[in-house]
Amino acid sequence: MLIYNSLTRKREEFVTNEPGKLSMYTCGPTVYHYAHIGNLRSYIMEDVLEKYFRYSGYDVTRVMNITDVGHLSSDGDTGEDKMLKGARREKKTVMEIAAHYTDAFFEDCKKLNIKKPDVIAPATSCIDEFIKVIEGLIEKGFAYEAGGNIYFDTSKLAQYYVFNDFKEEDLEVGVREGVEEDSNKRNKADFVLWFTKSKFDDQELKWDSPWGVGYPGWHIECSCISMKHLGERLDIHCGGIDNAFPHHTNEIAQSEAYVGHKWCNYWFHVHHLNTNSGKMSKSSGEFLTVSLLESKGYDPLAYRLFCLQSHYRKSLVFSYENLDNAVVAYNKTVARIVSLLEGEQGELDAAAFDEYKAKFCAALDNDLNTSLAITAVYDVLKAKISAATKLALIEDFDRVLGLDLVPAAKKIIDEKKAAEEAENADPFVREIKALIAERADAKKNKNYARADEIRNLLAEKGVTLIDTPQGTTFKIG
RNA sequence: GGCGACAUAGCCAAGUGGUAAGGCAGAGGUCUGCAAAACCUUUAUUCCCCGGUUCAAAUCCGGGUGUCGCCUCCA
Repeated sequence: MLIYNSLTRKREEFVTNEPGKLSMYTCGPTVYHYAHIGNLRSYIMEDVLEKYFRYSGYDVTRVMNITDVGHLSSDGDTGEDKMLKGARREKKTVMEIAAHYTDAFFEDCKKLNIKKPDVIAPATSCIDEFIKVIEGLIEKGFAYEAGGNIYFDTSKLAQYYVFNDFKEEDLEVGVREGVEEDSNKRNKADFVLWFTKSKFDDQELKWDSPWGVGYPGWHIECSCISMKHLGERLDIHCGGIDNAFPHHTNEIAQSEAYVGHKWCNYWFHVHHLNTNSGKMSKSSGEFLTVSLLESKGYDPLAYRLFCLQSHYRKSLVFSYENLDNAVVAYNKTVARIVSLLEGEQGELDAAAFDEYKAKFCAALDNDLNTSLAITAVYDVLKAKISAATKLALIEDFDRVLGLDLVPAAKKIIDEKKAAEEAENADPFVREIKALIAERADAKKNKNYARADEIRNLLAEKGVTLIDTPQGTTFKIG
């Protein structure tokens, strides 16, 4: 499998440290608010990656952190903890906020068919590990104390900027509003590992440490949680492109300084979901959630298809027009599967199965080309092969795509059956059926005026008639 | 200002040196008394621009332009 590695900025053959085994780490959410569909784009694409690894036979262990402490809205001592800010906004405790939004996050993931990672670790569950690693970094001379806080010294590294060719003097500090420079730092790029001196005295979550009572910096948590559960050598680390710098850059700095060798081989960065006005963000612009889409009648899996039709390394513009496009494509695909299930299945053709499966794999082997993998589904549906073969292929592909295509089709069939049974017990439906019979007679006698009159009468009652070669069916509502 | 990614039809999008997949929308058709649905057919002489390499370039190289992102809140 070829995969683009942000570290080398090239597509590379993917090889794990240990044959057959694969360790995967994902930066999880900061649980101070609902995830928006842009956040979830990353998790959808990472989910497809994970599922494809498993599909390809790897024994995958995937770890995700939950940031419930230490993520400041700014650098140094000037920023407020995002969790605390969330708690204040909703007049709840930090722990209540964390629990609520963690649940909400996994609820959204479930709706989008995003598998739960094997290990989910809240930052607050790993304080001892953070302290241990920070102590190690101080011992090795990579960290220093200043103004009560512990900082990582980026000047001690041969190469700090790994994802971008930044030059320290070209970086603009305070490029954003409200960000002030921390005067305790020895170097511009240094970052905090442990805070003890916070101007926010009401910080709810504090722990004792060798440097005084305080709380951890944001970056240290991912390094520690990853090493705790996946060891000193990680195969692949995932996250949104905006985290490449500084978050992932800092993770590499800490981890490699601590273990003394290369830490993670592949970096998988998902690009942003944008609106017409720029990237979707929690702090500005439109904020679309899964629940909001559902309230507008969208199936979350249609959003999943919307994401899969694009490539993870391209920014994707969200618009309802584009989402509608995905909805139609999704419904049409499911409808085709319904007719496969209802028709003659035939024999499974193993040679054809292998041929189409090879196409599907070739697409995903090429830097996770999900758009082409979706095309492989359409190709199967159009192919001149038995329904049994088509269904087997689609079920097989869906282990990776996670679109629930066959279950959705089966659900439609079940609903159709249940509706039919319920309808037959319903006097309204009996009335409709009587009118349909009358209309059929009218049509036979070429009394189209009466036929249209009946159709209009039913339309007023919210009933749509659909003429088919097998007779007339109807839809209520 | 520095760094990075991207640019293909009305929209989404594949394509990684051999003559432009696929999806949505549109158009035409089949079926219908008409309609809806379904099905079939069709839709880029050209891939942001200008040079270069090559028998051959959307693909490689050089130079522009544009969009988005990052440069201490973000997935």
